[in-house]
Amino acid sequence: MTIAKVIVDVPASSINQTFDYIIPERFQDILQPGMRVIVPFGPRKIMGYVVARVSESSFNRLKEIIDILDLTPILTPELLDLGKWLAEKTLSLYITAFQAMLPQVLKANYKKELERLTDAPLSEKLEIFFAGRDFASYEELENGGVSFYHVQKAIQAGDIAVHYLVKSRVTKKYTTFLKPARDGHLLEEALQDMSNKAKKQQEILAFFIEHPEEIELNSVIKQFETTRSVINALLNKGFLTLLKKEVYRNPYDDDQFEQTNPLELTEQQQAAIEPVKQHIKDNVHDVFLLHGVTGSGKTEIYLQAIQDVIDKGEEAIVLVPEISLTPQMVRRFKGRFGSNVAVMHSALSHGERYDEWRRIHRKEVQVVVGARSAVFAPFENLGIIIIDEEHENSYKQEDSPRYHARDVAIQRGEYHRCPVILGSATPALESYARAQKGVYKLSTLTKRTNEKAMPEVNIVDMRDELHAGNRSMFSRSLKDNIAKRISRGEQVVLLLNRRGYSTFVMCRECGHVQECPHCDIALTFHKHSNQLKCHYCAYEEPMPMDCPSCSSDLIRFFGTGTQRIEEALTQLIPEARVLRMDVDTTRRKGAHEKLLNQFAEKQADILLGTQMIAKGLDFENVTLVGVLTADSMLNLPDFRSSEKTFQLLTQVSGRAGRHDLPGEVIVQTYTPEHYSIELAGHYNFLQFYQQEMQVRKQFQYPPYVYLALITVSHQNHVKAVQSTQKIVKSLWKHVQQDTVILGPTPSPISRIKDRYRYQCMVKYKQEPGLRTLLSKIIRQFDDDVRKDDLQISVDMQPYQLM
DNA sequence: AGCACGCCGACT
DNA sequence: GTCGGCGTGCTC
Repeated sequence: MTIAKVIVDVPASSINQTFDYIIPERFQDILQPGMRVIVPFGPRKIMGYVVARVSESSFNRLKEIIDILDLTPILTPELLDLGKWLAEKTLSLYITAFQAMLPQVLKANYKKELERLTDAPLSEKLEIFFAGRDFASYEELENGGVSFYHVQKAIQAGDIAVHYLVKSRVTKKYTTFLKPARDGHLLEEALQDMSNKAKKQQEILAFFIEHPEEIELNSVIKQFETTRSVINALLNKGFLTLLKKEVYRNPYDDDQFEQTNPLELTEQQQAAIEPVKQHIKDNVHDVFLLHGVTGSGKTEIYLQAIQDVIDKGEEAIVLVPEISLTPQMVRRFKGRFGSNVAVMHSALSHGERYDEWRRIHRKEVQVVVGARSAVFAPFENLGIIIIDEEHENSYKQEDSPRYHARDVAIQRGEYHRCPVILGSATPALESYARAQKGVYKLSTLTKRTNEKAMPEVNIVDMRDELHAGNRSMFSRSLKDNIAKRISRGEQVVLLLNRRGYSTFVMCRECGHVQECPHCDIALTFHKHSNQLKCHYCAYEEPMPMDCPSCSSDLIRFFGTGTQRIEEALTQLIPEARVLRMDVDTTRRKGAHEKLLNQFAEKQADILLGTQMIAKGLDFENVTLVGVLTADSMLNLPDFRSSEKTFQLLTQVSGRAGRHDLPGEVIVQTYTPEHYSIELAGHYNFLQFYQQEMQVRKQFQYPPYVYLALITVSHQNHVKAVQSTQKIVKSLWKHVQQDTVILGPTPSPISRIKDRYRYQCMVKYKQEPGLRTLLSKIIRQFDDDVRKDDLQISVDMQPYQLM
C-alpha cells in the first residue's frame, strides 16, 4: 500500500479522476485516506484529497507526495464515499463535492514566489524588482514593470527559480494564560516575604497557591480589578509565567442559556415519537415525515429523540433553514444540551465556523444544529438526522454541487442505520406524496400543545379597496386593526412578500424602464445611496434626473420596498414605532438578533419585514399579523408558486397569538379566490395538497415527474441557442418515449453579465441512464467550454427555474 | 485550471 | 534578433 489515490484541487472535467502518487517512506505510517496532501502536478504544487491507499498503479512514472496537511483524516471513509456519491448524483466534480463538505478555511490558497539563485547581476529591471532581497512574491511582478519574458529567460538561465506554495487559510485563535512558575511551597515563601504594600500582588499570588492551574490572563485582571502592571511585577519576579494557548472561538456564550428540562408530551406527540425512539434503539433507518401545525411541539419531539441518541452514545444532526434567522432555535438546543451542541451557519465568521467544525471533528460535541451544509458534519456514529421546516428552499444548494440536504440526509441515514425526521407544518408536496405512498412514515400533529385554536385569518380583497377609493398599500381593515392593537399595547408583525416585486424605475411619460446594460433585468432602486443597482452583477448607476429615453422628468420608481411601506405606515399611524427588517437592516453581523431583541423588549409596536420574519419567531405579545401582498409570488414563472404561497401564508399566520392573547391574521390580496390563499386561510393543508397534486398531474410536474434543467450560456446569442439545440437533439435520440424535453428556451433571466442564457428542461418518469447520458453529451462540448468560454450547468433537481 | 512550449507576426 | 500573442496539449 505504497501508493495513494488522490483527487486533486483542479476543478476541470478533464481532471475529474484520481491521480496516483507514491507515498514516501516517512509518510508510510501516518498517511490515511481522507487526509489532505500537497502533490506535484505538472510544474506546480497543489492540494489534493487522498481517497484510497493501494499497492499498485497502472501508471509507471509516479511522483511522490510532497507533504501531508492534516494530522488526522478530515474526511471519514463514509464521507469519502458520500462525496463520490454526491458528485455523481449531481453531475458535479469530485473536488467540488469534497470542498462543499468542509469549512471554507480548509481550502488551499496558492501563492507563487520568486527566488534569486545567483549573486551575478540580473537584468536591470529584475535588479530593481528584487532590490537586494532573495525572495519576492510573484504578484509584485505586475506592478514592478518586469515582463514575464524576462522572468522566463532568467529562469531558463538558472538565475532565479519559481516556488509554488500551498498555503493554509486556517487561522487559529490564541489567548494568553497565566500559571504559577514555581511549586506551591516556594510561592508560599514568596508570599511571606512580599512587601505589605503590594496588596494586589499578594491577593493574586494567594489565589494561585490555592488554584495552581492555568487561567486566562484577562479574566484574572478582571476578577482582581487590577491592571497588567501588577501582573508584570509578578512575572518579573518569576512567580508566574505566561503561556499562549489555542482556544476555540465560541460564537455563543454557553452560560447565557438557561437550562431546560424535558416537557411532558401530549398524546399526539407521544404517538409520534414512539416509533422514532424504537428505531433509534434498534438501529433501523426510516424517514419520518412529521406533519405538525405551528405550535404542536415538533421541537420538543426532536429534543427528546436526541436525548435518546445522546444516552446511547451516538450523535445527532439538526438542520434548520438559516439559523441566524432563528436564534430562538439555538436557545432551545443549547438550553437542553448546553455545550454539547455545535452551531454551524452562514452568519458565523470563517474562523468561528472552523472552530465549531473542529469541535465536531474531535468528538467534543454530540449535537450539531446548522444550516444546509451541516448535513456533512463529520460524525461517525450518527443516531438521528432531523430536518426542521423540511419544505424550505434553502436546503437546496443553488451552485455546484447542486444538492438537496434532504437527499444527503437520507443517504447518510441509510449508511448509519438511523432515522431521519422531516418536520414541517406545510410539507413539500414531494415529501407528502412519498408519505402517502408509504415511502416515508407519516406522523401528524393536529393539536397545539397549548390547546389554543389557530388565529383567525381574514382575507381582504384589495380590488374592493380600490373601488372604495383606497389606493394605499393598507386596507381599511388592516389599518384600523393595527391602530387598535397598538392602542392596547399589543404588537403587530407585517410581512411584505417581496419576491417578484422590486423597486424598478419607470418613466411615466414613455414607459421606459431602466435596465442593466449587462443583464436582461430591470435595475433596482436603492434609496439610501440614490443609486440603481443590478442584483445579478456589480453594475450600478446614479438615479437619473430625467428619462434617458424621452428626457421627461416624470421618471419615478415603482414597486414597494420595505422603506416605502415604513414611510407610508408612519404617515398613516404616526404614533406607531416601526422596526424594519430586511436585507439592508440586517446585513451587519448580529444585527438580526439585535432587531429581534428590541422587538421582544417592546421597543417597537410593529415589526415590518420580508420573508425572513415568517420563520420560527415567537413573540408572546404579537396579536396581529398582516400580509400586505399575498399574491405577489403567484405570477412567477415557477410551478411551485402556489405551494410557496401556501407555505408562506401558513407559516406567517402561526406567528400570531401563540400565547395567552388571541391572535388574528389579515391577508391582503388581489386574488382571494386562488386556492392557495383561500386554503391557507383555513389551515387546510390536506385539501391544498390534493388540489395542487391535480395541477401537478395535469401539467406533468413533480412529484409526478422528475426534472433536470440544463442551462447554457455564452457571450454570443447564436452560439448559446445552437449549443442548447445540439444538446436537445442528442437527448431526444436516447431518452424513453414518455420523456419530455422542452427547449431551447431563453432562461427567465435571459442575459446575465453579458452572457446569453438558454435552457432545456427534461421531464421524465423513468430514465436510469440519464446521468450517464448527460455527462456524455456535455463531454462533447469540452472543447467549446475550454476554448470558447461556453458554460453548461446541469441541475438534477431544479428548485429555481431561473 | 494553469502552465510550458512552440509557432507566428510585428517591431527595431 | 527581440518580444509578445495565441493555440495546443498535459498534468499521476
